[in-house]
Amino acid sequence: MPELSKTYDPNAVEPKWYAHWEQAGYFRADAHSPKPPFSIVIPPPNVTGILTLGHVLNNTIQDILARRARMQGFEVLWLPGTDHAGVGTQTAVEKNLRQTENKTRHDLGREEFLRRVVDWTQKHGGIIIRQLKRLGASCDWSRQRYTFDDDYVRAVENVFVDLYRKGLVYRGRRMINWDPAAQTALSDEEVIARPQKGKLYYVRYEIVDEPGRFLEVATTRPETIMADTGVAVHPDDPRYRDLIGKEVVRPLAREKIPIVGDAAIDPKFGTGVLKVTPAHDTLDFEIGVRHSLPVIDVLHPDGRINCPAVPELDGLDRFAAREKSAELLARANLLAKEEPHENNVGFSQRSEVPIEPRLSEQWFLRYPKTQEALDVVRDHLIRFFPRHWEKVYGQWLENIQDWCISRQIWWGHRIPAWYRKQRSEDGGQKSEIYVGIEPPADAENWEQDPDTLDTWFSSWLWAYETMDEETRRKFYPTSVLVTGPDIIFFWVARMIFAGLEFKPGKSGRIEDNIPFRDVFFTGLIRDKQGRKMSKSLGNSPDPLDLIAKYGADGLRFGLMRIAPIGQDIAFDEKQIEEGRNFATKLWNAARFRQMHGPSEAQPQLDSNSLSIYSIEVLARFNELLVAVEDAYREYKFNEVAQRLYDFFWGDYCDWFVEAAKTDIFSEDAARKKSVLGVMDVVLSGVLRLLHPFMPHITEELWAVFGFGAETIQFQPLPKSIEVDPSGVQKVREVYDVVRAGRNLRAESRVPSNKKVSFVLRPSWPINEREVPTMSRLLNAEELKVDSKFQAEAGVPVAVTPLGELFLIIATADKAAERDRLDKEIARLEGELRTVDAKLSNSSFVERAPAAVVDEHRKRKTDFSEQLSQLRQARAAMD
RNA sequence: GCGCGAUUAGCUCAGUGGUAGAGCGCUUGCUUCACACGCAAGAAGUCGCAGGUUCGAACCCUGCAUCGCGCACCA
Repeated sequence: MPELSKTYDPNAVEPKWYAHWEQAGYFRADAHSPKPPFSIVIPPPNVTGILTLGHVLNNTIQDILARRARMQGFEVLWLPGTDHAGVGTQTAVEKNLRQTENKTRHDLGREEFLRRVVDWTQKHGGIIIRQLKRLGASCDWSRQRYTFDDDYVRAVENVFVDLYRKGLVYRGRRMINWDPAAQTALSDEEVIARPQKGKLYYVRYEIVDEPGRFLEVATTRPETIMADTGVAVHPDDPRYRDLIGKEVVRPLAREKIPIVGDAAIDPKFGTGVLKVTPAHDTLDFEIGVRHSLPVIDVLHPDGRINCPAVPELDGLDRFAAREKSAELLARANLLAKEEPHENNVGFSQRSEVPIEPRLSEQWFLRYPKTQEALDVVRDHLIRFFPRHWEKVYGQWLENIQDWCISRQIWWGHRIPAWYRKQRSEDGGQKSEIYVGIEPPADAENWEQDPDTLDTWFSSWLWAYETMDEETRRKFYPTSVLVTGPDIIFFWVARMIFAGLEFKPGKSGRIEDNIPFRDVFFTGLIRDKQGRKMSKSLGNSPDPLDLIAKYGADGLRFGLMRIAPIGQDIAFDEKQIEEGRNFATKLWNAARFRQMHGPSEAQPQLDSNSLSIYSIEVLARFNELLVAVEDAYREYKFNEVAQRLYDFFWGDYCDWFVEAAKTDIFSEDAARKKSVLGVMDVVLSGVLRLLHPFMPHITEELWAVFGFGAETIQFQPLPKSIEVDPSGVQKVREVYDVVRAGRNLRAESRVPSNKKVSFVLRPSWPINEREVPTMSRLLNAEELKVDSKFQAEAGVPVAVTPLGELFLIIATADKAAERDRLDKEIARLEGELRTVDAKLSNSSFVERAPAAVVDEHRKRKTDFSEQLSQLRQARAAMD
């Protein structure tokens, strides 16, 4: 058996084992296995992404579930892969192009640009995969997929065509969210509202029939006045009712425009008059439709003003134009006033610029199976953890709008639609459309749609398009999805639609076609100040640095111990340090065991020869197993980690091992053998319980100890060990004596390195056999048991379950001891009063559960007894 | 405006009706033959506020406050 080195070096141990596992093929999923299936698909990270703490959290959880399932005898598929991340990747390449060659994608042309993107993904792709491996992720890498794999691309196109034929995908001219920076349409979900401090401009529109009379209009966007094609008031507003049907003069690009009455107007906002700009506002567009107002677009796609009629504004950026138009209006005496105003502005999630509502021709999806999607979650065919996300999901579904799926970017799945080339000038939107995987037969007369599909339009198939037929039969629906709540709409909900609509399961039944049975939503990792992790703040530590410092196991364990279900996590490196410390503790405890001889490969226990300490630690171990099992059932990983930590560090190391040293160092070979056997049983069990959290160190120690088979990965989880519970109470009494004695020592200011003597005056006969252990735990020179002991006044004393414990020191400080006793007596008197009050409350005695009442009675007896003993000791001092 | 979550020790958080807990930090003492990434002891909390239910509330109910998130509105 190899000697363990004095310190644990994760950086040497971890990569070694990972390479071994991969090479041995332990992570491969067998679709023909007779074992029951357990499957997870990874939320695919961006192909060019790098590992963040969010990934660490998310993938550690998946790895824990996968590894535990393997130990429970499941055939496990953890299916990895990456996402092409349309807008993100294209933006990165464009930025690089600008910096290195000072070119735009248009300079290169579509074909060349796409070649560059592929180069980029090949150069930067795979980094995150290597990082996941360093973390210990037990994915089946032989099945690694990419949303741009040929067959995956084909599947996405097929789905588009299929939905088009069903009439669910359609092309339409509608208001969409336009990102002027990325120059593409976005879905509603990609727009985030942010409060912005701005101004409300009160602009005067002159009434045509009544020169000199003006209507005041409050607007935040004077730069779009040129696109006004009407003004609107509430039809019942007495101030303006008489004006409906008349006209006003648009103050910029002067024209006559009508005054209309529309119930959507809030008379209380501003002046109660709205300028109607159908091209640049959703509500205005609707009003425009109701009143047949024309649409005038005054914005270029990049956000600059497009209005040659007003040369001062034409070509200006929209924000500069806002200032400028206010200036123009003021100069013409058409600006009544400006007020500071805060409103919510929609920002593009990706490019961080305000979006423009814009009328545009795009592809849309009418979501399929929305009612079923609601039902499967409401009826818990799919279970959400934590549950409260069900409500968020339900709310979204009830207000669901069609999904704008086309993007004006090049990097993505090209939309499989063709338009017949226009020969004549009749042009317009009425051109003929062909939708299909293959180009139309007379391809030369057709042009393919230049747009690509929203990345999520490929991700929504991820749960099953990553699997072939045979894999799907075994592993679909997947067991659990682990993801962040920030993509509940983007991804989780849409995967549910896809599963229900395309029915990839082995039968047509709903339960065979949902994409997953459980969804576990992780929390978000924030920094110590509670801020989101972000590149710009520089508050996001590099997980690889953390791994280098603390080991992958330390990082995993440290993070899991502080990740409560459904709560955001305030990250603090200290917590990772604790994870590392725990790994070291495990290592040293193992080293200690190893110093006393080889372990049995299959440790056996002789239940007749167990010491009471062994019984106690085994009883605690049994409690641990139950607690861990319960916590897993609810996905409470922090609780599993905490329980393992408490048991191992506290119950096992601090108490059991210290107590066991009496037997380990004794001459009695049988007792030594018995206690070492218990250590082996507990260590082997703890290693297996910890393996999902700390795969590397547990595998290393498993090998060192030579427990069972070659790898720990497929070992069954430990089972509880039956023990005679009577030993447990005895040990708790012994430990209480020890705690009391240690406390006496410290209170009496005896330095830790000084040996002292104790005398125990037992309340009843005690088992002499436990004296050496008590003495050891007290770090005592001697522990005498003397039922006739008469203490001198002033000798420090504590009342314990086994009797009075005296601390024998040369010169006891009488005054200090008197104070100490007084304080202790006062404390006990308080406790006793509380218990007494309860027990004299007849309602309590009659209505509380019997066990609770009994507990109070027992405490009363104990307190009274302790009090009388302490009072005696105190009296002896006067 | 609607909904969701949070509020417990200096910090980060456990704690679903019966004696307020852990880790870190802090104080004190220790290089005691596995571990100083350690051992032992200790101080520290009106459980956000106000009502209510109950024999009994950190926990259940109602309202309020503060912080965060989502949705809607946003001229």
